[in-house]
Amino acid sequence: MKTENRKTEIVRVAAHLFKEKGYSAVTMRDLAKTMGIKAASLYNHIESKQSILQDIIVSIAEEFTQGMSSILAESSNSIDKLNKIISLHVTIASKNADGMAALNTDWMHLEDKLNYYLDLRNSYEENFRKIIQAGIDNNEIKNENVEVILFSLLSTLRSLYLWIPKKENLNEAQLASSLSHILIKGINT
Amino acid sequence: MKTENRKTEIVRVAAHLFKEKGYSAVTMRDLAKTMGIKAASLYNHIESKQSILQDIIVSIAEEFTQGMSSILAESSNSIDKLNKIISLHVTIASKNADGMAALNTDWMHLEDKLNYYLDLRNSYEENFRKIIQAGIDNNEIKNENVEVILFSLLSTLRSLYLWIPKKENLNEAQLASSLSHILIKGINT
DNA sequence: GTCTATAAAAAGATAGAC
DNA sequence: GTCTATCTTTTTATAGAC
Repeated sequence: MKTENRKTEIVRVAAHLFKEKGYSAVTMRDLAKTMGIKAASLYNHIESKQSILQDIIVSIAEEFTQGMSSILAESSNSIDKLNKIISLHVTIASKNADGMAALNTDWMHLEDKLNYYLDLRNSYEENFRKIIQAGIDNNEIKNENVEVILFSLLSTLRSLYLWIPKKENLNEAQLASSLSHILIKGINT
Repeated sequence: MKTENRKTEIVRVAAHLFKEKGYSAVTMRDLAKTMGIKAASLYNHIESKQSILQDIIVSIAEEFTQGMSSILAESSNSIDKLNKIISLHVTIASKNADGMAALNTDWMHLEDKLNYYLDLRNSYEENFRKIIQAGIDNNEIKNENVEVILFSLLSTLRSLYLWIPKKENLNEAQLASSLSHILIKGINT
């Protein structure tokens, strides 16, 4: 469409506002004001507030799904797979911290696409869990509770969006490397 | 006051709703319906919607501040202190998962108490950072980037509220112990 | 593509009866 | 302590002029 660029801009600005206050607390007037136009004018480019949220969340969720798919297709060992998952999260959170915020904190406000998002998320977590379990089975990973390991890793990776924008002096490769050491090898001397 | 018990109940139910949809998306009518009364009746017990959020967040933030204070007062080594911080988070998240959700995701909707909350949070993080740095200085903790270690630990601990309610078969002591092993000693064999 | 005007619904909160 | 009724403001979204 002709208005695709303007629409992309609206979605990007909306994601930024959603990160600051959350989807429900951001009004179409807030968004319009930031864009420098009136609220009614937004509707020439987007269908609804809800459609903006869908655009943001679904595109990132699919990006994670595709990333996991690539990782699974490779024949590397479990620790290699975990390192690739860490890099995947660092890359996506670096590129789109605002969108990651919406995915993490506003997914429950999805309407039509809620079940689709939940399916993608459950699949992702299940694949992650299997990688950890395989690592335990072949003695690459300590025999701790799988759910606690999964929770611990995912919590850190899912929070990257909060933290990456504040630490711009660390590049993606350095951050992924540092995270890999800390998450996998621990912090104890 | 005579209505203190009813007020406590309202705050508790509100925290539960806030966890599901966030502060902004929960209406006074939603809250009233869950309580089995009309919205207007709520105002006989609470001052405003905002005062409910304040009650939830400030009490937990002060609990963390007090817990950190106790930990600092002890003369244990850095790893001991980290383990006590882990237990502190497990205890509070187990006791009040709903309130932890509000503290983590709705603090930005605080009005009068926003700066007070931010001061407590900054203090907490600064104390946490100093414990990690001291551990690095005396060779208890690996010489990795302090900010990445702090971020990684805090991300996991702050997300406990999402996860604890789903895993009721793990008691607090077991969870704290398992988390301690994973976060401090890593998962690599 | 943006505007003004406005519709229709939903929000937080209060007044006063019971 | 809860109700009905209502006020005031705010919200998403549409219609139609420019």
